Amino acid sequence: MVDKASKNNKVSLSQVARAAGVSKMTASRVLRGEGGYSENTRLKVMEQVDTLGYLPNRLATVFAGDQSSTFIGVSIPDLGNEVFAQVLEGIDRKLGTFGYQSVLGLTQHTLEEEENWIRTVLSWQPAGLILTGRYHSPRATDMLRNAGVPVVEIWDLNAAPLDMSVGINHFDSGFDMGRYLTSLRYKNIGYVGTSHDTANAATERLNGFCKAVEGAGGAVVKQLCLHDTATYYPGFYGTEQLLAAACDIECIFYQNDAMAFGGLQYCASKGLTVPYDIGIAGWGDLPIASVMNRRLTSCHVSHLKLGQRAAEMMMGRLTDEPVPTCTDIGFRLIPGSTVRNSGV
Amino acid sequence: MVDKASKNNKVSLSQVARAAGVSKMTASRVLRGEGGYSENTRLKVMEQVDTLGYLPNRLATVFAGDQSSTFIGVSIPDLGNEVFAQVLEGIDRKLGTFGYQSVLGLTQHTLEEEENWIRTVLSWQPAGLILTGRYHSPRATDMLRNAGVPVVEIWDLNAAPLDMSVGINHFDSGFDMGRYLTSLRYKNIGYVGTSHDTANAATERLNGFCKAVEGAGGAVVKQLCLHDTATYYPGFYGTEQLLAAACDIECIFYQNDAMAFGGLQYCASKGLTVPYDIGIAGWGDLPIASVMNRRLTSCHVSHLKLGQRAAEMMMGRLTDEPVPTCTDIGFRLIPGSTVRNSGV
DNA sequence: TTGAAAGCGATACCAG
DNA sequence: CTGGTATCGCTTTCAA
Repeated sequence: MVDKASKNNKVSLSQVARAAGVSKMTASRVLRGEGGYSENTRLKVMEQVDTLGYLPNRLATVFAGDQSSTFIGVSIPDLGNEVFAQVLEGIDRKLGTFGYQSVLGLTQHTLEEEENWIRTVLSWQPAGLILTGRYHSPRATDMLRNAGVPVVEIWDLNAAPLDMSVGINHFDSGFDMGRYLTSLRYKNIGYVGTSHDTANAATERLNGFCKAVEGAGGAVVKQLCLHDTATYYPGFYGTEQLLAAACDIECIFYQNDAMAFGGLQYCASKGLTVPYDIGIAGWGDLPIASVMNRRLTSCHVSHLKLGQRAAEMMMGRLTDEPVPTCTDIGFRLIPGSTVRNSGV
Repeated sequence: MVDKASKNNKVSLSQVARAAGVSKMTASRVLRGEGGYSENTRLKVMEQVDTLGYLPNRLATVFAGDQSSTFIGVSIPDLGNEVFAQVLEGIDRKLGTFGYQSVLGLTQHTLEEEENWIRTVLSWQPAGLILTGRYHSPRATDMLRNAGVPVVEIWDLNAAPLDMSVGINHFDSGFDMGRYLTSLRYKNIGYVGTSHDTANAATERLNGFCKAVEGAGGAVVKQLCLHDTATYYPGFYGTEQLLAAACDIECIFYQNDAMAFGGLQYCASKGLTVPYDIGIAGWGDLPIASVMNRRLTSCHVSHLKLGQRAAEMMMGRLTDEPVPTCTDIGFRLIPGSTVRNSGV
């Protein structure tokens, strides 16, 4: 009872070994099923494991050997956005099947938060890192390079990733939407989104969108970037603000489906008929779309699959399989019925 | 270059110390700002920390001392359910302000997954655990007791928690909804939810609901428990199944808002007018409700706050502050307009 | 103000 | 088949 293993009251391997009347090493071998012991010995050890309720201390294992931990640091901007929750779900489920765990970091869309989190999480010797976005602070980039662990950058496809990248080309997806809307002869188009300190995927979508619209002779007459979260209600009041500021708008492109849905509800509340009075287009294709009587014009991305793929690439790298540097998950424009159709 | 610290190429404290011309101990003291060194020494050490890009190995710190890690294991059933994503967001954000990290575990609503995850995560010497739900496998319970780390059970309020508990009384919230609906003279009521192997909060809500309805002379004529996820589309087709099986149903209570919203859309698609032809009630009060033109009858819970509170209780315990064993976050019935009003 | 030595819990390596 | 010893990176303790 009064043993040297007193600092924390946890049962250690040597206690198990002593109780079983064998050496630490023998107990260790049994625990790892590495072979090289008699059945009788195995029984004695396992019996003590049970009675003492021994749980291995993996910290010590990592610390001792050159094997790495089963932690994967995962940075996500925020979980209020369903899209990222799905990505995380894909990541964690897949990692779980390999016996790995996500160490979460919610960076709130700031590079500074990300940098601090990277510093901390690296100090825990993770096996790898999965980061949302391709932009990192210079110091973060330094740390990532020096850390010598695999890094998967997700969400934005990054042609020149730190290590590996999986996602979609957001510029292109915005561009396609711009081209689609202008093909329906929309000229005066508005945008409602949120603003962040740093460049991000939504910004790239907007850039691609503007380029397509302007290239087709249309105009993004008003861009509203709210200082708020990209969810339903900001979509609602953002639409109000946008329409108050520019009443000749024929169609609105939103940062995501949640905001678009808020816009849809605003229009309904004001008696504006979609798509006759105004067109509405979102992005991301949320699950809620599956039950709507009217299909929201949007852009589909397999968020869950994106997360799973990121985890697979990470695990592939960790097991020395050949892994592609870049994986494009792809997107699919959903014409929907919240913009006028080509026949009109 | 060819140094003993070769196993992994990471820079160690002793390398920093040697480069700075001091002993490990002195460098360690500087790094921790513990005092007991000259300004000159501090400068020399910090300079080497910068040039070498030293990152401390916290694994070794935890391992060496009796201080614990900054990991908090957090088990969540699934993130497809927005409600849990919000809870997790509350937890992780709050933990982050204290310099702690969540180690995630998605248990998919099974006790077996939870048990395996608990075993793994405990082996990483977390500072504490936050678990969703009050039910755990016997072995999980054993491990939790022996681990000697704080445990917060969330979601279900647990009057006799393993350690601490924060959540709401789901039975009561179901009961209140049952009483509310029967007070509107609904008699034949249906339920649509999903089934799980183990008892959970949704089951308790249903139990409370049935008790209230039956106590008021009504009847839960049909309970549909789908083998599916508790999201929009199962709410949609579940409603179809329910109404096909029991056409005299006047009102449906759903496991959550997402399913209720799916039901709402099903009714709309069939030309059923809510609440005249049928009443619809959800649970959880999702953000999407904030923009709906019609308020969904539901039950509001501050999911984010629940998560934050769980993290605060954990941190309180870790800093030896007095912490209440149980915290009831409370709920609020939302009458809404998807059931007939008392005047009708 | 500084440093040397012991030790945390496990594994690798080498002897028996 | 089994066990001793060194070791990982850091902190605690004790001495100088």
